[in-house]
Amino acid sequence: MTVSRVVNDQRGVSAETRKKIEKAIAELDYAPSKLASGLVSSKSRLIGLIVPDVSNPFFAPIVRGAETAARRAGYRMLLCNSESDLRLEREYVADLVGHRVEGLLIAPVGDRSDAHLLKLQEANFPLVLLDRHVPGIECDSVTLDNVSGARQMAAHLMAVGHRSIAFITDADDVSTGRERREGLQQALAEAHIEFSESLVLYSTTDQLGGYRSAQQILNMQQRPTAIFTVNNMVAVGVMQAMREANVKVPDDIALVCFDDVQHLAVISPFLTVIDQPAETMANVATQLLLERIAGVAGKKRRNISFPGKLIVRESCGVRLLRKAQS
Amino acid sequence: MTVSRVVNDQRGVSAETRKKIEKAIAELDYAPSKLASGLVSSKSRLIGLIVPDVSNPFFAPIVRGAETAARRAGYRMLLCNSESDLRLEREYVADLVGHRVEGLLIAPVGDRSDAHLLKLQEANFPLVLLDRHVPGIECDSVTLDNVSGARQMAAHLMAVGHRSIAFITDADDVSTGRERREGLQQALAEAHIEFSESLVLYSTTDQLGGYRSAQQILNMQQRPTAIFTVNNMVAVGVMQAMREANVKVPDDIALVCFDDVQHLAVISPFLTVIDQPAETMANVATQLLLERIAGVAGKKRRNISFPGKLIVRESCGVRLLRKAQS
DNA sequence: TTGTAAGCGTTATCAC
DNA sequence: GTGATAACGCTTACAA
Repeated sequence: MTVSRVVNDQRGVSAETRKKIEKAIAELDYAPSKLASGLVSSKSRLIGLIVPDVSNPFFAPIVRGAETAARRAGYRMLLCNSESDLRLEREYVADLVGHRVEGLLIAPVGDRSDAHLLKLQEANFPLVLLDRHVPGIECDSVTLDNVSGARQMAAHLMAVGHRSIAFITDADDVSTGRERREGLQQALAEAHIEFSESLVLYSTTDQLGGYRSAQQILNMQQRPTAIFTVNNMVAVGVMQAMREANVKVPDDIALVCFDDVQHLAVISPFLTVIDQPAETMANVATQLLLERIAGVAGKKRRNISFPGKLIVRESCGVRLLRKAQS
Repeated sequence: MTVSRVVNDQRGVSAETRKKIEKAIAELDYAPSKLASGLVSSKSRLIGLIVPDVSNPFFAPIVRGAETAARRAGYRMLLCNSESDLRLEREYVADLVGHRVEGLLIAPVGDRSDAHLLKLQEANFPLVLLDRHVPGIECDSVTLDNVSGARQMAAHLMAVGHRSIAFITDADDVSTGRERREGLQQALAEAHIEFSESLVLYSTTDQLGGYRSAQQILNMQQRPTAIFTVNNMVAVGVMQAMREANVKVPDDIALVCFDDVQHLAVISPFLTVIDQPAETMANVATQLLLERIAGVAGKKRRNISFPGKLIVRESCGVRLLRKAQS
């Protein structure tokens, strides 16, 4: 018991005893078991983070931001890669609960994540949604203002002269995809350009999905003059297909997307993008979660939305326009 | 007790009782506590992973590879970002032990990580070194054959006509830096070119470090014709400095580095690099760790070394040479 | 200031 | 086939 007091820096131990105990601790390399202390206190000092893919340049900073914020608060992070697989995600959620994480930060696979998240919500389990909303799940969230981001981007494309814009996105059950498409449609409507459903391509949001979709676009009768992809890796896939088909970006077709990749931009300031403050978003989301865990958050759900930032570079074809004008 | 048997799929429970219990489990959303079971069994089903920076494009796939392998074996991963900070790393190690992780996978900050790793080793704690060796720590490891990788790269640079090669690396207490420098020196020696200590720049191995070192190089009386950096982010920093100084790569100076970034290469096949199979390395390292944990590994330490792969693109100036020759 | 007792939620062991 | 008992290593409450 006295050892416990020393370990937890509680008072009521004589300086002498404390010294003796500290010496023994050092000699024995004694490390108090968080399993045991967690068991009695119901505090594991663990939070869970589930993302579709850590190695994606958008999610990697998310992981970093979350881990840093958690550490500062004395929490460790259990990291899970859902691989955009609903079943895997469900297993992760169940297992994290088994490990008694005190809260969960999740960039869910999509709308159908509601099944497992609903249980948590009903149990009043501390939960924060990151990057994506899930209909029916009413909890704290940190996301991008996707509608306005996409609107901005689409408006830019049109300002540069594009009238026919293809959009490559998720199956329609991911909020980011839906919202970004909504932004595109709004911009189109404002410019009195008809929105054509045939220019929306649904695919997996990875490189392969972008690659395949690009091939479809290349085979279209009426080829669009610009491609707008829902995220970075899809754009990479598009780029790959274009290169193979010897179609030049932006000379032959423009390409823009969501998510900036900083180091990429330094090597080659090429892609015109909507940049998301990923690390900051994760930081904030973790703060929200920690407040929920601490019970200082109140009943109301908090939905924080960050503005996206349009970064104009080469791939949208703005240079071509300028050249043509001069 | 009977519940425990059902949960753990043990026999000795009648079909009827089993059904009843399963029903109750479903109704109550009962999830057995791994804290409690871990306490009694001394198996937390947790492993720790410490890397300098998850968001670095070399380490992100490492995290992914390790997490995937761990999950397949029924383990969860506690992820820690040491930020190349020795003190932080020490805290992480201590804390992970407190959480009773069953093993630790670590890309250590450097040689001075020996202090905290030695304790683990003495306690016979399952430990696998990733990417970097630590003198005095005799445990399983998975690394790149840095000497031969760097030798290959340097040989290539010389084949392309470079005689004066600057090398930007860590402070001399990180094995990767030392080994890569050794490779460079070997290649130089083979080509009977004198190695000049003044062309080795020590810096932090991040973008800022590369940026600053590049500025130093630009100010040299005798400017080298090529820069070889110890990793990707340093190269990015160099690129940034060059761009600002309006020095063209590779026309005015060549630039090569360790670590490929796949998606970057698709957008812009520019950097000549030594590619490391990061995800595979992490996968293998995790296997080694799991074997140690399972106690099926034997006494002998296993040091697995992967060959690096030279990928020749633009930044080394090979095209310039060809053009000059034709 | 120190120490004793009980209990956190599991599982190993043994009794029924 | 089922359940009682003890123990894992801590902390809370209380006693000395």
